[in-house]
Amino acid sequence: MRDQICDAIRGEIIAGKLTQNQPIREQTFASRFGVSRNSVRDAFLQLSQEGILVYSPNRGVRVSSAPNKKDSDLFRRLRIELEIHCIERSFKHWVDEDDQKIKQLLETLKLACKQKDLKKITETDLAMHRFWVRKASAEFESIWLSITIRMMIAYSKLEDYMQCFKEHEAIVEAISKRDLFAVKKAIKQNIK
Amino acid sequence: MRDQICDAIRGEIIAGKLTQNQPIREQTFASRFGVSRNSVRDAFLQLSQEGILVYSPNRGVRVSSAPNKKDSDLFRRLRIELEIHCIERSFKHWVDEDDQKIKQLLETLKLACKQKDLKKITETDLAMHRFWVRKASAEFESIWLSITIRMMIAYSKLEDYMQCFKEHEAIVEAISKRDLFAVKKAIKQNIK
DNA sequence: TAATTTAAAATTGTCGACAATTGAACATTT
DNA sequence: AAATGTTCAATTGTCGACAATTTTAAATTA
Repeated sequence: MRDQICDAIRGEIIAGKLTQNQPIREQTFASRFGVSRNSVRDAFLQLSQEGILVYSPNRGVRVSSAPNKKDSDLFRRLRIELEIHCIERSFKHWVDEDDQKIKQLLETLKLACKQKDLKKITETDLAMHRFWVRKASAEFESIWLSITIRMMIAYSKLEDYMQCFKEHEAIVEAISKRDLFAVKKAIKQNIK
Repeated sequence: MRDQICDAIRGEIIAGKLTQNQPIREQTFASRFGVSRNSVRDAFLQLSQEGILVYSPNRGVRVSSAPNKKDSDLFRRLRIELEIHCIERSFKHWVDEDDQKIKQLLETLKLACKQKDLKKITETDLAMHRFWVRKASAEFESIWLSITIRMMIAYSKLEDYMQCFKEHEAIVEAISKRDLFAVKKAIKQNIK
């Protein structure tokens, strides 16, 4: 339940439905999901630990503000390092099923890009990266998510949708060949 | 309240009172702190998001296991990059009071090292690094803490206590001179 | 009118109670 | 004896209620 609420809120923030610094009320989401405030509180707490919400005692949470240029650059470097580490680490346990799964996600992304469905693009984009991070270890997932989600708070409108697809295609191809050098190159091109 | 419980649990884990993979019960801590299970739940949730506890649905939390060698190396690189970024960033807003505060912490560390009080050493060590990270921005604090706390789960017994003090002395001196190059060098020497 | 104080409404914080789930000990069947 | 099913205790999950705090609006004072 908590994770469902978290995913929903994350989605709304990335989709721009909840704007920066806007306060978010517990009761609002409790009513929307038909659960008690307690469950929503748990979700808020998790999301503020994640960094996408900012928590003030007795005053609730608000949507975090997007990082400035310098901080974004740091996040980018950390994220690249994390993802490359995760992919390298997961190669050992990578099985055919994983290749299939990732290609399936790539197809979904392709479709979303063709349809210029920004919400679906960002969702699938996130899901792909999340897949190989989680594959490596759940330990890294929360750190990776903290960093990545912050970079997406003000997700710049993509100009060229198919470019996004091609970048991911390159990553998936490199992974399927178990070519770590190519993976590094493709990841660096994609994450910016 | 939640933060107090979090600090207490972190302390116990770093001090080795709570061992790896050991399950932790909500009621235990609720009774100890004289609060309801709900508050303890909040703390557990925060700590598992932080990575020091691992959460399984309907099964509660257990102490996370220490990272392996390769993961530790990654954490080390990330942490160095983060701390250097934070110190550089905070130089702009650094005031005399901060210098004083940090020197005070250094004195506490010195005393703890002399007394070979491992608990106090780790506490003060953490507090110092936390100081300049938080000084830069609360945004980074949670990510930094996630990484750092994991590295401390199995805090290797220090052989040479005074070495620890000297390393921090070098960092503080570099900071007081606003010498970023020296800061980098000192940080790299300290974080391993 | 502007500043301050007071009252109220809205919101978060904490609690105890009970439902749902899990794990373990025991009983039953093959 | 091994595998399966069943009960029961322990634990987590969710809820509604009320206390504490903050925000907003109104009333008072200068």
